[in-house]
Amino acid sequence: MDAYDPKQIEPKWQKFWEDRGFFKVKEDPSKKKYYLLEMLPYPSGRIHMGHVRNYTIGDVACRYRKMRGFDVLHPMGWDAFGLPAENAAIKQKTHPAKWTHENIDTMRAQLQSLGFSYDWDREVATCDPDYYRWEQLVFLKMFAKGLVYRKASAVNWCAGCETVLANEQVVAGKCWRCDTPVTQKKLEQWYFKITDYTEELLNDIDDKLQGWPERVKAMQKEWIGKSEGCEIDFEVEVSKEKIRVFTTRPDTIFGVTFMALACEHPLLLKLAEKGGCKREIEKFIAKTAKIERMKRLAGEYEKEGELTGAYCLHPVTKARLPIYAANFVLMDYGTGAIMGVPGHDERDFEFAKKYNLPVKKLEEFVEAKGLGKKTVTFRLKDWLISRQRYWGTPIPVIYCKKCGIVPVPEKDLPVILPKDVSFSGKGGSSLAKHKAFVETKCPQCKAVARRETDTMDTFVESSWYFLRYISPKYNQGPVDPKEAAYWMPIDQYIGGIEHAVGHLIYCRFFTKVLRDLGFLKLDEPVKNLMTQGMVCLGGAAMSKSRGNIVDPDQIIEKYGADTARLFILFAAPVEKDLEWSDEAVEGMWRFLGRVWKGTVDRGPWTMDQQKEAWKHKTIKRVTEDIEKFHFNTAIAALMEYLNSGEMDAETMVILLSPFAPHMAEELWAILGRKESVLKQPWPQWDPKFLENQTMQIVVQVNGKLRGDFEVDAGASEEVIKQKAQELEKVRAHTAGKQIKKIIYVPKKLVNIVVC
RNA sequence: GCCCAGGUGGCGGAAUUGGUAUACGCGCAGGAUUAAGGAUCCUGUGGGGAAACCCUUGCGGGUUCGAGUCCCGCCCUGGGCACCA
Repeated sequence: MDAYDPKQIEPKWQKFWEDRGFFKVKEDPSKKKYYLLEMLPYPSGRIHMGHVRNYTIGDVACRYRKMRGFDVLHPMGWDAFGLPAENAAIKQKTHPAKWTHENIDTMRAQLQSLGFSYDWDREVATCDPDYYRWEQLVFLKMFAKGLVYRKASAVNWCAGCETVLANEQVVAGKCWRCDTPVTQKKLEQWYFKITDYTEELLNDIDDKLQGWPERVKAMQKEWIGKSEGCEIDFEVEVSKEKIRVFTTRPDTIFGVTFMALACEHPLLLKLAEKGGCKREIEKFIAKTAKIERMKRLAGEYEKEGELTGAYCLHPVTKARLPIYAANFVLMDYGTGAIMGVPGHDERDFEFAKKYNLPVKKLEEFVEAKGLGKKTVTFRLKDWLISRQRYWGTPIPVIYCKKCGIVPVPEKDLPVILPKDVSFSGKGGSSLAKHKAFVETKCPQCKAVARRETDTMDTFVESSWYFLRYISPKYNQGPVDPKEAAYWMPIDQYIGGIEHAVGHLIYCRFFTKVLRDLGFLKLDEPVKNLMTQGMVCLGGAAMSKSRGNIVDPDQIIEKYGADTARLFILFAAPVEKDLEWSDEAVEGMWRFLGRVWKGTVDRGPWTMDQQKEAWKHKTIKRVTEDIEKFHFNTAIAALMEYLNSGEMDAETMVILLSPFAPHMAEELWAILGRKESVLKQPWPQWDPKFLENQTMQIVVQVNGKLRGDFEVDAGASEEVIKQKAQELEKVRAHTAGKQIKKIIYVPKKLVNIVVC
């Protein structure tokens, strides 16, 4: 027989699956539906090992579910808008669309060469007008419902990308894409009112996300950052104006010795003027805005304040409290003003005691006296979605001098992103310089008007793409409601942990919005979530900039897709980081070679008790491990099966097929089977073969291992205890000692306790 | 600072309703094959010891006949949040 040659067999079976439409999926009410989804890639150029890992995990789950008789929807698409396409356009003098589509073609071919089981008829690219027109429609519906608004405020600005960023895109004070330190800029921008959904987003974490990792749920709760407290008014001396502070500890009110305001606080300058310290405060504001911002974001930061010269009165004691401007008080959290309680717990506690006020009652006391009221503050802020970039979904809005902000009428959708733009690199969005796009008529008064030239954050596209796969050609809305009712929710979602608070909150938000807009009848999009670890080399995540990349194509070229898939599953548990090892890849190659040889060269074959026992034990282990995503131990079980010398080739090939599908198909054919191995039902194990005729009993003396013996499965406790004591080594340790007691763990162990 | 996850051979990792620690793979050593190398196959492989045995799951206590697993106290690593009032 020929040696194992993946180069020959892999393309052959990929074509076989393709020609027969094996992965095309339709609604099939005779089966149970299973929506399996992996996070879609950004078409950056080539597939990297992180993709291979993510999609191999998904592919095993898909093939397994199909063999278990599920109707599996397993689609793939492209998160195709984004800044790298524009940067490439500038650098390589090409067009973002061309660059993107070429990358998609390359990466699609790479995914196909790995044998992944996608229904390519449902492929979606988010830069396609047929895709983003529905996003624009959703935008308009959200606008009509008040879920989209425009607001001027200090926003995160990345000078490298020349655009604003959402809070979720600022990581440790730096831009998530290019690492440029983020600065603040005052701009008028578009926002999605995600804060309308804060309570629901928070409550559903515990109520409806039982299939999510605790880690992700904890991260989302922290991100939403609910904190309950009290708002209390402090009267300003002389002017009778009131300053409202937020505190989570109203019980510390008697410890207040000063008040501090954020530099952006609207009353600050007025107070400073009154206090005669206007110049000092202005200087302080300028200093804080300029230098401190950078330090603040970097985490190195010194607490500083400046007296306004003004005073406020303690609401209970009427004591005079100095008002400061302070650089650590944030305008966008609470009320932008705090009450200073330097002594915090102990002193406050004593103070309260002195005035005979029970600590627990202070909150009620504050409320009853009308000094303040209970409030809830969240960390989560509205989602800033406008981007000053060309390669994104145009925001469907027109500015008219007379009518103001006018939404584009639905019948005029899509607002198409023009292709004929020039890319200079600097000086703002290319779209804003496109006259024919910018100049338009007001849909209401027909006067000359200007189109919005900002585009949407690319995270908007990925917030609902999973719905488009369901009915990719549907032309009455983003998703066919009937099909959505059948396929949603996503039964299993697989992707990187880095999306825990960005994408995975946004897509939950969008689902709720689409529900409230009448597109869906669903509260949560994802039933079960699996987050896989990173692929590392030399202890650090593989990345182009670090130069520690292993190219998947090289591995496929040298060993084939099956070896690559097997290695990436075997090397580490799926949720942990994986360290790349060329030697371990060799090990997988050897394993597959031995499976090949063992199957192809197998001699006359008859099952016996021993072989049945191995077979059923292996089916059980592999099945249970796949269900739990314990692919590394599932593969180990297959290795042990091979090593046992009791391997039944048919069973081996079927169990191996989700992991190494090409080899499995080839071997299945060599074994003389006509149908594809994918059409085989997943085997069941029969417990009756798992029961051994004999059992091994381990013997301990005082908890230390002293021997073992084989005994008939039906042996009685007395016989076993007797046999245990007769073992030579056991006698050596019990001789001359008194046996206190003998513990028997059925079918496993005897422990003889002596003095 | 607060919260979460983890710490097991030379390495990746198995095993937790408490019951044979180190499965499986890599690496290493010896052997077979080969003119030789590579590839492949076989055997061995936690540490100490001639052996009997003893020691070993980050460290220190505890519970138990028996602890990688449970309890208490520490140390370290990774991740998340953070001048959030």
